[in-house]
Amino acid sequence: MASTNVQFSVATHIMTALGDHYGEHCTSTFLAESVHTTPSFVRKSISKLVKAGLVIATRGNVGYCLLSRPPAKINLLDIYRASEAPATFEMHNYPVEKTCRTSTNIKKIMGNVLSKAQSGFEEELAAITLADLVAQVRARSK
Amino acid sequence: MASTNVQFSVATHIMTALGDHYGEHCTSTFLAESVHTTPSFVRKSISKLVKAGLVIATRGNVGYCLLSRPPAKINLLDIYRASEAPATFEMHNYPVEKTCRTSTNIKKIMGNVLSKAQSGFEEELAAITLADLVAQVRARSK
DNA sequence: GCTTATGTATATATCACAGATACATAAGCA
DNA sequence: TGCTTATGTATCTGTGATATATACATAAGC
Repeated sequence: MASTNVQFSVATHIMTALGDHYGEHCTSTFLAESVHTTPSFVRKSISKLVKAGLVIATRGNVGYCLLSRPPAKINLLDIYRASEAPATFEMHNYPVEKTCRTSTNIKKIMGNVLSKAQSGFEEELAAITLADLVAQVRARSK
Repeated sequence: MASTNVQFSVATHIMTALGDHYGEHCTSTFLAESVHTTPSFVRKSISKLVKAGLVIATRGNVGYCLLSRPPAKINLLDIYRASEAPATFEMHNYPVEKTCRTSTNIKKIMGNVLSKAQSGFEEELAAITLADLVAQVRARSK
């Protein structure tokens, strides 16, 4: 499954589990079992969430993770940005053919297009909170 | 530059060049020179545009490409779909941990999230026509 | 049938990614 | 103080998607 970026979905999975257990202490081993992948991969993902200020992790003998604020105050755009997933699409990087005005200008123009499309993507994410996801998990497991 | 998908930006580059030369006959060699990559790669991209009905290509001694309809009647979502670029993000595909309700339900829930975000992305693309891009190219080359 | 275009199949090189390992760091506790 | 057990991180490897290169099939004008 290499080469399809799953950073965002793994980060969201971790955050949802932390949200479902909000107030409790979770270990990275527990989270790795929930995602069902290796602890090293999960820890790398958690590390980004900690750096983004979404998760607090303590170290030492009784280390644990917990959300830094309530699930209702975290949205999916926060998680998306924290996960450092690559941009949805890249402009190609071929040299410019100076005799062609399309070639001369397309990179700048396409850059604007991609940035707009990315904004559309991000607006949808910003509208969904972690609390929404936790509620859905709980509703489905009844 | 492998592993970052540039299908969409290459397809848009080709379409913009065809739009700028709307009414004329363009060869794949000309288009390859504009994009500044290999003819085989460009031809593969054109082939998808032809299958999607956006471009007409004739073969034989005087083969050429042209848009099937005016640039104002083609939007970037048409091109995006034709380029067969992969989805912006994939859900991870790890096994389900049955003892965890987050793990049990996250795939379905996250599927909805990604589909919403994808829609936001696509709506922005649908709002931009090829004629817009051609106009920008012309404005910038003055 | 020669030329020159598009169309496509196949092989190769590269690169980002997940996965694995090893070890550093940190803090509670005996 | 040192043992234990947690997180943090650096590094290497295997894999797969991608762009690229090559070769050849197909098609149509002349």
